[in-house]
Amino acid sequence: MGSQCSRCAHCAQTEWGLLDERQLARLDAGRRVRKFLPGEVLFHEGDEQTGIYCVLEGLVGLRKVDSGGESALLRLIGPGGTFGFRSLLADEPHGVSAEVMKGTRVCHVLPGPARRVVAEDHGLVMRFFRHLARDMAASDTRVLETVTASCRVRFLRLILNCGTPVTGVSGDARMSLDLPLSRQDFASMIGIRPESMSRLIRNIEGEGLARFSGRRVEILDLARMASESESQTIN
Amino acid sequence: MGSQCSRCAHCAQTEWGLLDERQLARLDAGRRVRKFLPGEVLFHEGDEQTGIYCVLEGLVGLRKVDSGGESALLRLIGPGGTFGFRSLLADEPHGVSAEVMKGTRVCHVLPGPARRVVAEDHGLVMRFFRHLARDMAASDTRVLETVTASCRVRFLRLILNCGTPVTGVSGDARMSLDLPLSRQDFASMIGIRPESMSRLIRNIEGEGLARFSGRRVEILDLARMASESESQTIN
DNA sequence: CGCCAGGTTGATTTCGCTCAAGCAATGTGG
DNA sequence: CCACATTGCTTGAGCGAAATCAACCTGGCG
Repeated sequence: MGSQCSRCAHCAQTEWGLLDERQLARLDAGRRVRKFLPGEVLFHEGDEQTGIYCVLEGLVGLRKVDSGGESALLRLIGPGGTFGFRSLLADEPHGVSAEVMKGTRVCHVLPGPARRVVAEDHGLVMRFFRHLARDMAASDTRVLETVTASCRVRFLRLILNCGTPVTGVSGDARMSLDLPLSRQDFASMIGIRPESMSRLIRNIEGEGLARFSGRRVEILDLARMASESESQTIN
Repeated sequence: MGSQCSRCAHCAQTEWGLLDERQLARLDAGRRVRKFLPGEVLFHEGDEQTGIYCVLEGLVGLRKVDSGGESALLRLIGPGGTFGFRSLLADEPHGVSAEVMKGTRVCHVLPGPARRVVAEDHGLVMRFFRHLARDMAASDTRVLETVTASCRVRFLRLILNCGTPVTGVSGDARMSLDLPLSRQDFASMIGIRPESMSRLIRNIEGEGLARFSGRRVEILDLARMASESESQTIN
């Protein structure tokens, strides 16, 4: 494993990407590459800041739990994505917990070094700000969507957003994707019960929109899915 | 009207609060105090950045509309609050629209000057970052709450959060608050229809929890409201 | 005065939850 | 290697919360 950030393929596409040699060297000194298995938790809601994480491989989910034990999966972070910076930069405890959805390798920058590098680089903070701003926009959209759209529409949108738009064999609007999420996790991403998820999937398959086998989703009628997920009965 | 930011009572409690003389002077040169009437819109979703706003007096609501014309009121900003910085600092179009809920005076810092002052003050950016981080936490909470809690619970929480915790005459758990929102706006804050809002209010009054007259809310049984809004049937 | 937007009320429907059972895959201990 | 628990998923029946549809007030305003 390359022990220098400057040689890391993912690093370039993260917020660290534009750092100079000297700063990268300081980062190198304060980070660890760590491996996790599905179900492991990197930090819990309420924990003090633990540093900044970059996902090298795998998938991490950010979850929030309410007082009654119900939870929702708020965001997913794949390779090249960063998280943990919000509580670090704002100097607050973690607002969500981070759990591993799929065998994962992360680069973990410890709080001290992270803070030190951040403290002297204005541009770096701006890049993290932009990241947070995008997350915020997504969150706003989600609030809106949760109160206006049916769970069917929310589910269709979720699938379409997660899917790498792999064009089908002949351009006949077909694509498939592999999601490392259990049905339960799907359910908690759109805020419904697992039973409802099950029925929803059955309906969608029944109408020939898509096929679900295990964690593989094959989209059969992309056009119809897109149109159904887009607008709702504007008259 | 005091024409210097340094003499503005609200400024001290905003992110600008810690700026030095020179920077405040530059701000002064690039800002305008503006007045708006209820219903007026400061900017629309999708507009390019228009600068940073500080509310001096009144109330501003941030709203987001979906493709079907449905909307939700996402945040309220009262005196001393700032907004508009997200799109400015992230260099993106506004993600929400800002509408006036109540006769309002705002201090409007134009984009150019705002960017210039921000560009050279690391601490200022950090303070805006923290602001955004808190908004994000609130938004996460709201997503969770929307999918887990009933509309009744959400409404009770909304009232309790908006209410300035004015202790009652004899500490007998009584307080009242004056919200400059129409029933419709209430409804769109918790994501329900106006009809449902109406019934909800009737129930709550029927149970002696609170009284609603016009835009004034008098809380009669604070203890019961708090307990009902807190937890849901944890067994 | 009539108009109109905001609010209330009632009747009905629908979507998603709850409760309960069954089933397949996986693991565990004897 | 088999009996057994466990866990994730599916299915059904019934219920309930909130939406929808449709009137009908009310107060403000031209």
